[in-house]
Parts: sequence; C-alpha cells; structure tokens
Amino acid sequence: MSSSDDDRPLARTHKANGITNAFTLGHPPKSKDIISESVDKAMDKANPPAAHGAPGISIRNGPVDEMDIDGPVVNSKVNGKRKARSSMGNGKSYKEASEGDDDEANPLSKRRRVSKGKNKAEVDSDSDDAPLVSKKLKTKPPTLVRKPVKASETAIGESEDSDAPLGEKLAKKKADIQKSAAKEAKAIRKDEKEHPKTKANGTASSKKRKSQINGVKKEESDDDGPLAKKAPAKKKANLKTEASPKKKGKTSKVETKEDEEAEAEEEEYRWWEDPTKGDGTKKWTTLEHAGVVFPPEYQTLPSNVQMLYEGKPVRMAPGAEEIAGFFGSMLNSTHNIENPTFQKNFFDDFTKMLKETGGATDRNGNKVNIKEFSKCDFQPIFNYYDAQRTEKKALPAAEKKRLKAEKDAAEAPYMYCMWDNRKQKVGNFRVEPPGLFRGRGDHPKTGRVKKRVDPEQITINIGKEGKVPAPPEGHRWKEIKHDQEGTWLAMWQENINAAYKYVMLAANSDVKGQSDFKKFEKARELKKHIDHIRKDYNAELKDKVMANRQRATAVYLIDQFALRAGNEKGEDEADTVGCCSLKFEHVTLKPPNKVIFDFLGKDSIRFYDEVEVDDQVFKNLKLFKKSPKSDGDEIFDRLTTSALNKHLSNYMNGLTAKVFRTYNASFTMSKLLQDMKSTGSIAEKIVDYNEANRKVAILCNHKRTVAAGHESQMEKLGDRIKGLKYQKWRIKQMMLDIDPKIKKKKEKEEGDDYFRLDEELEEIWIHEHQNFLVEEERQKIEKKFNKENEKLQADGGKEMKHKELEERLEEADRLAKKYKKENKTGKVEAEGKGPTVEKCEGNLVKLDQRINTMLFQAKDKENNKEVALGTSKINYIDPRLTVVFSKKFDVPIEKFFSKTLREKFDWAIKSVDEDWEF
DNA sequence: CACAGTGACTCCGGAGAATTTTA
DNA sequence: CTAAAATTCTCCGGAGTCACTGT
Repeated sequence: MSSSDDDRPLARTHKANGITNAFTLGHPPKSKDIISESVDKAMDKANPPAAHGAPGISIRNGPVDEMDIDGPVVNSKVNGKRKARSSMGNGKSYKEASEGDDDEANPLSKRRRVSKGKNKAEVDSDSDDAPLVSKKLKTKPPTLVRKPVKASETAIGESEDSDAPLGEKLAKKKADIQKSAAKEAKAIRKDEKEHPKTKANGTASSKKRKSQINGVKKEESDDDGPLAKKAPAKKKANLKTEASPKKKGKTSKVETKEDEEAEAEEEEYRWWEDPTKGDGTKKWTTLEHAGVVFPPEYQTLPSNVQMLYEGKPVRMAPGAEEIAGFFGSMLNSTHNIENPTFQKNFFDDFTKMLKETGGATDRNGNKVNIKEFSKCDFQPIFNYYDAQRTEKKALPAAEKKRLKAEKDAAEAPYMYCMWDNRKQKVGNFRVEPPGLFRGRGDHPKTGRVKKRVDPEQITINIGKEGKVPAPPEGHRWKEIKHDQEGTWLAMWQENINAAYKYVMLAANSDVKGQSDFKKFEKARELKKHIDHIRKDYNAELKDKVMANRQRATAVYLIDQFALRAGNEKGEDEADTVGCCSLKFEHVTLKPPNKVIFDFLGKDSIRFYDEVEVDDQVFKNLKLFKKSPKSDGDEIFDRLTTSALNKHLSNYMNGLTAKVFRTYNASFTMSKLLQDMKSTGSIAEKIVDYNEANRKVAILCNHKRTVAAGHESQMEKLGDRIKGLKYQKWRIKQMMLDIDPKIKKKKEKEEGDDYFRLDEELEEIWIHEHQNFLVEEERQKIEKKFNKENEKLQADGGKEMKHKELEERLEEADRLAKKYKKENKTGKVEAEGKGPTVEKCEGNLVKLDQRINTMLFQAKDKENNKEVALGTSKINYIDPRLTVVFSKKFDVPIEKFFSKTLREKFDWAIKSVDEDWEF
C-alpha cells in the first residue's frame, strides 16, 4: 500500500491533553501488594470461577493469608471512566468490605487513575472529594499513610494489608469534567509554552541527551555550508553515548549530493543505516520547505439551496450554513448520521454557531428558532453537493486530467522539501479541512465541529537558513521554530481533543526509512533476549509481589497474543483497552486453562480470542479478578504501561511492549516463509505468501469490515461452480450417448455415482441456470448483431434487417429447446464435432481444474473477508523478508509491493540478498 | 518510576480513486 | 469491446504508543 498510508506522516494527532479524567465514583478495589502462599494455594483449589465472576473468593481485609478464600463478595467499585460515562448513575460504591484492606499505603501502589486534574493534596484526602462523588461512597477514608514503598514491596512475606486505598481514584473525576469544558480554552493557551527541549535542566536522566545536544550545538556552529556537515556529523557519532550500533561506519563519504541521484553514491551510501542519522537527537542540519496548503475557503450555497426546518427553508449566516453543510453533505454516511452522539454533538455545535451568527430566518425574514434536530432536513443540501459530485465525475476525461494537472502544478512546491540537501517528499502538506469530527467507536466527541485552522495556529519548523514560507495574505504564523530534534515541518493543534497534528515527510523519505529500519533492527535484537525474557516472566508468574506478578502476566499476554500495551485512557475518549488496561469483564476464565478475551481494542476493533494459557497464568488471572473486583475494575491494577516498559528496557535498550508485536509478527512471517515449499507457479507462490501474511494479520488482529457485496459475491461464485458441475454432468451424459456401454465400466472405476447428478444441483436451480444460459446466449447474439450493424453503417453499407436478428436468435431458442428435451428425457446428446469419449474426458479434466481453482478462490475469499492484510505488511512484517522470498523463489517484488510500498521499502529492497534472515 | 501533562511519532481501517477483471 | 463490478492502491485523519518534564 502506500507510502503515505502507513505512517502517515501526516498529521498525527495526539491528545494532548488529557485532561480528562474520570469521575470515579468509588474506589476501585485493588489487589494486595503481596501475595501469600496461601493465596496461591487457594487459587489452585478454588473452584473455577465461573465465567465472569468468580464465585466466592473475595478479599477481605485481613492479613493476606486469610483473605483468600471466600468472603463475601463485595461488590465493588466502579471505576471511573467507563462507568462514569455509561452508567453514571450506578456507580456503586465500594463497599466496606473492600475498604478494609487497603490502606494505602504505599505510594507504590499505583494509583493510576487518580485524578489527573487534581493535585495531590486532593488526592490524598479522598474524603474530601467524596461528597462530590456520592455520599455513599465514602465510607471509609483510608488512611493514606505513605509508607516507604520499597519496604512493603520487597517484603515478601509481609502481610499485606497493604492494599491501597482506592480512595484516591475518585478524586479526579470531577476535575475532568471541568476540564473538558476548559479544553478548548486550553488549546488556546497552549501556545505559550516553549519547548522544553532547549531548556537546560539538570535532571540526571537527561544527561545523555545533553551530551548530544552539545554535540549538536557544536555542529551547528560549525557547519554552515551544506558540505560542511560531514565532518561534524562524524564527530557527533562519537559523542554519542548511546549504544548506537555503529554499523559499518563507512558511509563516510556521505556526500549527499542530493539532486539527481548519483548512482554511484547511492551504491555506497546506505542512508538507512547511517549512524550519524536518526539515532541521535538531531534529525537534520538544514531544512527548507514551502509550508502548508490551506483548504479552499467556504463557498456559500446558492440561495435556493437551503436546509428545511419543519419543512420550510431557512436562511442563515455562512458560518452556520457551513456547519449545516458538513452534516448535509454526509447524509449518505448513515453510519455516522444515525449515531445519536454524533447527532447531538453536531447539533449542539450547530445551534451554538447559529446563536453566534444571528440565527436563522424564514423567507420573510422572520426568525426561526432551530431547536430540534429531528425537524431539520438537510436533504436539499445533500442533493446539491451530491449533484456537484456527480457532475464532476461526469466530466470528460480530458477535462479531469487538465484539472488534476492544474492542481498538481499548484501544489508542486509543497510536495517536496530539502532535508540536509536531499530532496524529500512531504507526506501531508495539506492542512486538514474543517468538518465534523469522526471519532470512532463510541467516541464521546464524535460529530463535533472540527474548526478551520488559521495560519495563526500553525507553527513552522524550518532550518535557520531556510526561507520561511509566506503565510497567506494578511496572516502570520503562530511561530517559527528551528527544532532540529523534530522531524516535522509544520504543526498545529486541533480543537476537538487539542491533539497535535504534524506535517512530516512521506514514508519513502530517508528519515522515515531510517526509523523503519531501526524499528525492525530493534525487533531482531529482541530475538537475542527473548529466551531470557520468557524465562524470567515465567518465573515471575509466581512472584510474591503483586506488581511483579501482574507485570509478568502482562508480558506473557503481550508476548503470546500480541496484545497492545494498553495505556490508560481519558473520560473523553472512546472506551477501548489494551493489555494493561484490561478490565474484569474482558477476560473470562474457563477451567482448566482456557481464557476468553473479548474487548474493544484500538479503533474500537473487537478483539475476541479463546486461548489456552499456562496454568500459572490462568491462576494469576483468577487471582487478579478476585474478590471485590467486578465489572469495570482493572485486572492489572498494579501495573502501568510505563512501569512495564521500564521493566522491559532493562533487558534491552529501547525494548517496549510494542516491539513484541513487531517481533512476533516478523518472526512468525519468517518461519512461515522458511517452511514454504518452493514449488508451484508464481501465482501459487503469491497465494502462499498471502496465506502467511494472513496468519500474521490474524495474530495482530487486523480486521476490516466485510465488504457490502461479499455475500452476493460468494453466492455468485457458488453459482459459477455449480454451473461447471452441471456442465460436467452433461458431458458425462454425452459420454453415455456416445457409448452406452461405458456406464458399467466407469461406475466400476469411479464409483457408482459417477453419472449421478450432484444432489447440490436441484432441479429448480438447473432450470434457472438453463434459462440463464439461454438468456446469455441471446444477449451475446444481439450484441454481436448490433456491433456488426454499426460497423456496416460506418462503412457506408446498409444495416441488416431486424429479421436477420430474429433468425439469429433462433439459435438461442434451439438451445432452450435442447435443455427442455434433456430435462424430459434425462439424456444429453453429444455436442461438438466428432465427439468421442476421449474428448469428453479431456473436457472433464479441464472442468475439474476450473472447479478447483474456483473452490480455492472462494475459500480464500471467505477466509479473507474480515482480515486486512495491508496493515501487517506495511507496519509489522520486516520488508526484507518479502524481498528475500521474492529473490529466493523468483517472484517479482512488484507482486508483493505496490509502487509506493516499493519506494517506502527501498532500503529493504536494496539491502538484502536471499540469504538474509530475520 | 508516582503521576499529570506534553509532545512527537507509529499504526489503523475506511473512503474514494485508480486499475483490473468480468459479464 | 464496453460498462459494470471487483480489486488494489492512496489518502486521510483518528487512535495508540512512549519518552520526557515538572512536581
């Protein structure tokens, strides 16, 4: 797929703000810090928890030991986010039972969800907030004594009463609410921050970075000329404290003579592994670009195109009309349009704008108060836009081409930039146009108006010596930066989530290629540590410290099932999860060791899998779901993604949860390709490759919605297969017609049902099929007739008479008659000239082949209907594996990589021979 | 490595355009 | 051979990951 597609360097978004937090209504129950042996044992014996709630185990307050078995199940808590949103009312409180156990104690306990909004003081005293939350909840104020973390944690045998106080959590909730309101405001204020990077801070951790910075600085001062970069760059490499693998240091002659690619240079310069690039903090030395392209201004609708309110047309100011237009133009997207949240958010923003712009009026100029969404009819607007689309589509090809050329010419300057004097393609230089926010899943903000971005909101990042692109007439940029540590050319914040949007280079650029290369090298490096890591986590599955045990279990899941890390999410985002954020209800345990995952992951794509896990993992999950925990509570309540990643980084520099996905995907692909037999045609090899690709996609849970016409397509395919089978039957009958004696012989050789009609071919179907064949024949004849006539006419001759056509059509009638007769007699006369049994058998073989390929096609299609192969191919499977396969089995790389993909993976295509291994 | 914020970069599936295959 | 259907390719922009800062 495409280059840009994948990582689209485009604007990225990120939620900057986070503001949000949940309103937690109660304290979610937490696991104990320390797990006593008795607990473990109990887990062993305990009855299998039923699917969801485990029956009787609950945690009480007592010392660990006792806690394990039974006890009243308390119910629990609630947790923030989702509950607050979806079921606000019921937040239940965490009951006393749970309270006892915790005390919070250590800071260690991760209170991940504590309110973000509040400051810690508030957190501590949860009692304070309680009122806000709900009276009931607050029964017990946990004493929050912060104990020395370490102590409790390390103490294995210690009793744990340590369960943390859940109190803190709730604190945050309310803050969020306010927050969201303030969000927009916040976006605005963001401007003032400067970037942190430059500040000198004394943190120890930043040491490394500092040194790099120094190096950078040096460079800056040194080189001014383009050519100068070389030397300094080298220097920098030395300065690096990082482990940066000095691949081959060669590249020395990095002459980057950009311009035309000097072949010679390319040969030598393996830019993707240039240690002076990418690995450091400094990403470029010189950078020039033309900035961004703004979307066209809003064009008001013709005066006769108006939204109807209660059936009557209304007029409004352009600002409001534009918003109505956003909605009206997407009337065919029922998926969004019918979503209540989408409607509400849209309508709120729409009416707000109406209010700000003077409202709407009817044809007499009287005010019309638009207050009910259901009374709005956007159809006229939709019709207008739709007509425009159709019109545009109907334009003559030449005209379309001209328009496109015009647009391309206008955008040409923005398409490329000069990055360290090499011409590089820019990924997305178009500022996102305004419209309605299409948040996926049940995003609380879906449907809100995404505002037009002004130049005043855009920050440009460019080389000091680069010419700053001119902002639109009468405007200015928000800021001009020269941040060499960033790879972006322009950036702004969007108004919905205050997320950052960046303009970056295209996927086929050097920087992106380098980081892609590095990503896969990192995954390959994991190979060297994976055994060790697995051994460790297997051992830690029994760790006495809850946090460690949870961590080990999480790593197990991430490694085995390719789960994503699972960061905590805010209140104003769709409620989706990953490993660390799995909730009680997402995991169902079926003894002895079966686990069923069912949750919404990234992009609200459902992850459903029934797997068998290691016994200890099963036991742990049971433990993590124990007692007061219930729906809404986190399974890994003692684990955060940062703690997890921190732990992983101990094994290997740069190792994080996501690396496991890359590693497992590539490793799996590598194994599959290795074991593939090299036989078959190119087409067969491609099918084999795709099969492997599909397995990886399934591993990564890359899904797509089943195409609209899938069902009917499958049916059609089935019909074609049946048609072939019917033809087979007819041919066999012909054989009998030719030589009746053959019957016994064939039945003996091939089975008694050799001449029998496949029961799949019902009589009614056959009749339909025959009609279809006859009709098909008829159309063929007509078409041919018409064509010939046209030709005759063109040549100046005279057309054939209609009678001629009728005569020709008799052929079809004869066919129909033939079928009729066959139906009646049950016999089929041999067709063709000089029919022989041998010829028939030859035909049968051919038919069988066609049937087989079609059956295979059908199966393939069915298997693939909800699997998206692209994502794994673009992001997870080391492209070098594909290149190796291509070379080894002599299949052109074009069969696997489209043009843009070949550009994106240029580094891979150039870098390996067929012996390379992942 | 607690935790709330920031910031920046990768990854994802759908929409629509471009191509190819089919009827 | 052409129009339509199916498939493939690109583009788009929303959704995650993860590092780092400041307390």
